[in-house]
Amino acid sequence: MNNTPVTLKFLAEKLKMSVSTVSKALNNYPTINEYTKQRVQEMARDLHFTPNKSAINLKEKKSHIIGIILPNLLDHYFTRSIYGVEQFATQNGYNVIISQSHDDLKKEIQSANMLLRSRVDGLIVAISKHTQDFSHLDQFENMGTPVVYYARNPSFNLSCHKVLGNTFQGCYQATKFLIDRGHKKIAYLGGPKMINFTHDRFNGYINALNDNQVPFSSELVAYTDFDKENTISAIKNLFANPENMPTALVAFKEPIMFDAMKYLKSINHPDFDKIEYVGFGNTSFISYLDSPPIASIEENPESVGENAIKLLIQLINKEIDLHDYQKLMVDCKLIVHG
Amino acid sequence: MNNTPVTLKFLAEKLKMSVSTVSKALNNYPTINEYTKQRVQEMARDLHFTPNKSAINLKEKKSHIIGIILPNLLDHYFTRSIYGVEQFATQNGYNVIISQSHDDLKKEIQSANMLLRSRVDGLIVAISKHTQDFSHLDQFENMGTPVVYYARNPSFNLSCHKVLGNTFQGCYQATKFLIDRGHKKIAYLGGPKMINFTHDRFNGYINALNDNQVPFSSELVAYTDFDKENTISAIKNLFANPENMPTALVAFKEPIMFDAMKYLKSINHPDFDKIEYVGFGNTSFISYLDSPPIASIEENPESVGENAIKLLIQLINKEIDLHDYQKLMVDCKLIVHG
DNA sequence: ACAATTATTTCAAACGTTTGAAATGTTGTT
DNA sequence: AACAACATTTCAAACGTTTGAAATAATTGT
Repeated sequence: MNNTPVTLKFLAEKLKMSVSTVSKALNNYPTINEYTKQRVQEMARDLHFTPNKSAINLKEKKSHIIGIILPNLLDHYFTRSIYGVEQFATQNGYNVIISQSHDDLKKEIQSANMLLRSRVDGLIVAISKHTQDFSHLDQFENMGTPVVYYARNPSFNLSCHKVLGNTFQGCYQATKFLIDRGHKKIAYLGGPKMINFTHDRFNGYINALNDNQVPFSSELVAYTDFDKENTISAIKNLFANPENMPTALVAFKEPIMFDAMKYLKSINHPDFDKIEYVGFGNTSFISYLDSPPIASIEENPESVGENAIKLLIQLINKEIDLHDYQKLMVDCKLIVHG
Repeated sequence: MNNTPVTLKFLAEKLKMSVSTVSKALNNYPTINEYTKQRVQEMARDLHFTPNKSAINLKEKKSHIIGIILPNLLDHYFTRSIYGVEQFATQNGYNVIISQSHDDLKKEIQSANMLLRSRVDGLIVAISKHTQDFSHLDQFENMGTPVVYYARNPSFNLSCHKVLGNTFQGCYQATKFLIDRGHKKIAYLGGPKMINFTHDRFNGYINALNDNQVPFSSELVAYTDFDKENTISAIKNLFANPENMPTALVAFKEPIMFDAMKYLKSINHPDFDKIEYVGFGNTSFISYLDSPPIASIEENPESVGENAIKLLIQLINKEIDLHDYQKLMVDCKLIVHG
């Protein structure tokens, strides 16, 4: 409809005043006459004036945009974490651009470069599985743009800000819970070995065993790369020795736990009903299962996201020095079902 | 580290040439000497020059950004749809800003305004449950920015571009499937009445009944607002009359179907095992249920997203006239389990 | 040696906004 | 009437880029 875009200049011409008066009127400068402000604001409303963010960003050298790079949006962990980020970001006048890497390093680099060009004021990133070189992310700090690593631990990157789930504590607590329920043979089904969390959780598991004088057996530990076949073969190994049958299982992630449960049920494992399961995730679906796990480890992703954005905004506001690297751990909570 | 930002001007000074030469060299203008181009590009690489998108946008009056407004990211329908959008958008040089409305009209308006300020080149929107007035979205078209409504039907808005799931066809197919399996008493559990799809699906249901000479009974239709209590009371109504017991059920959405199934099982409904269920969604979780539904209606959200972005880009490129309103329907697919 | 031609570079304005400094307008005081 | 004191508005530069027109440099033909 409207051909001439409504700019300050356009308003100024209509009102027969200078561009700067219009600008200052809209920004409520005290030096501008009240009546003038009224006229300007009214005209701006009537003509649907919308300030051009590109122009403002250029002038202010600030984009009011926070970038998020994460592996994908199908994982509820990440979408829940965004909830925490978005809420706090919006409250503080920031918009959020989300970019999925699909766990592909190339896409992560692409996303990083596009966010760099967009001059985001800060970046929150959950790195891809394959990120070992950080140069595409270091660019931000080199330009003075703060970066907070979250959800996934960039262990190859020593000096950086991190907000992570306290996965050690989560797994410790779950294992302890099972020990307290009398289990002596607790299996640990880990995720891919290349993910740090796999080891952190294993450490939680083994520390809980040690602290409570439960003997460790390597036969009770197996790993899967999340692939269903792979999970089943891991489970087969865990339940291979009749002398050393697990009575409980701690799983890296609920989906693989469900695969494990389904498999054990399908082969009519004699002790299926007696085995107690705990996994990371706290999926809402659990309530629909006929034999639900005894407990879940809630990772509080919203809180991880919220802590990440809070830290990032402090860094942007220079309340914390860019190189005073922070590390935050967000505790997990054991949810006992039923 | 770097205080002076690396701009074209900075490069130009370093290289002792004019800003325009540098700009043209980087953009590979044919009038620029090959050797000059080399020198410029090398210097740009060495100093990590990153063009400032705000400046470019301002100059070009194009943001290369597509905005998406949707209710939330916890619903897999939407995250799957984003997958389709993102892929095609990136291929065509567009970035995507996603904004959640949380089904709150106020937040939707906020999101719209922020995307308007960002001068997105196009908008894809799944409206909130409460959107009846479209002025916040009409602003885009008034500025010449195309809008594609998708996933949720803006039935109060007559002239607009739409890409929707063919929910009528999906429900028809599911009902027909159950009829073909011999069912005569098929219940329909609908969603909130204020959602259009509830009625479209009901129409699919009833048309399938009529086309196949299965008598309709209003006792076999109930609605829920997705709340668990509400779903249970709907189910109680459906199964209230012993003379008119459903033997199959078509549900608006799998989660409410699971609630229904859980309830029926919990009261030990005598025919629980015989009842056959079909719902919209095709959740991956189904495989973990002990008594899974017989089939699911796959809504192909990726395809809905892909069609939306394709249409939007055609509109942006003016291959389709802004006011030549398009309506696309993406068919559902019945997935029979087991 | 000097136009004519072609290759290459630079100028300058523009995009829409912000903002300190300068200019102008209005009162009040003497 | 002169002018200080304040209120209000305007000027002008800047942010980083693009781009057609103008300027300059290099090459060619005669």
